[in-house]
Amino acid sequence: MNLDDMAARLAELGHPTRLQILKHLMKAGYSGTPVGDIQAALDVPGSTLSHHLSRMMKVGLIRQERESRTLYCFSNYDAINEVINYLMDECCVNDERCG
Amino acid sequence: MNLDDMAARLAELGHPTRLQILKHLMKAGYSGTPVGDIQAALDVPGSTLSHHLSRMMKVGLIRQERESRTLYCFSNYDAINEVINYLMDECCVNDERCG
DNA sequence: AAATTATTTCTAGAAATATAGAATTAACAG
DNA sequence: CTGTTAATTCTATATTTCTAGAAATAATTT
Repeated sequence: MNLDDMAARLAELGHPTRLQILKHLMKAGYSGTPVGDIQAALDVPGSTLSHHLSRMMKVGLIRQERESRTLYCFSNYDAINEVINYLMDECCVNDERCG
Repeated sequence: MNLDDMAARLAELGHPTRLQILKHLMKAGYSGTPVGDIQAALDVPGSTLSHHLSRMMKVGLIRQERESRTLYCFSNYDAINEVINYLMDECCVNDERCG
């Protein structure tokens, strides 16, 4: 995963509503959360929510699964771990002061 | 640290040039890097770089220390750890399926 | 087939961000 | 005080993103 893709993911995390969405889905874990429940929890217009979800989908931060009329959302733990690892790896590799 | 501040930090990380800056500073560790060296490494106009650095400063992602004419930049490890911890904590707390 | 529920796409205006040249400030050297 | 190096601020333009109402689609129920 390259720098541009990482930046894209971080940019999507960098919006209050989307960060709230992610936290909600992180807490929900593998049970997931219907779009409608997210909307109720965050009190945001459907069209706005849909816009944010679509952006998060595009960079792989979340995943969706339809079950009849209800669309369940899940946070993508792998994607989030990739971001975290990317931030931390190579820490201090060019620092002569560090062992 | 609240959600809006976290989102602000993540948004600053979510730009290719700024993410590159951060990676550069992460690698440099406690030795830091002069603004001019960053500019040379990333090949970006001074005014553009300055704009990005100022944004990163504002949310506490980096720190600067002047030494005569040279301005050294450092990544703020605490700030980055706060972001990482924020993303991970409360994971699955509402998931009945998880122990 | 009509109605209902769940969600998305379309649309458009407002706001924020990105970019980089030119002018400016800061710190020092001669 | 003039010149030089290091970096920022000013300015303007281009681009992207945000927001939410209205219209449309999807899946189901009656």
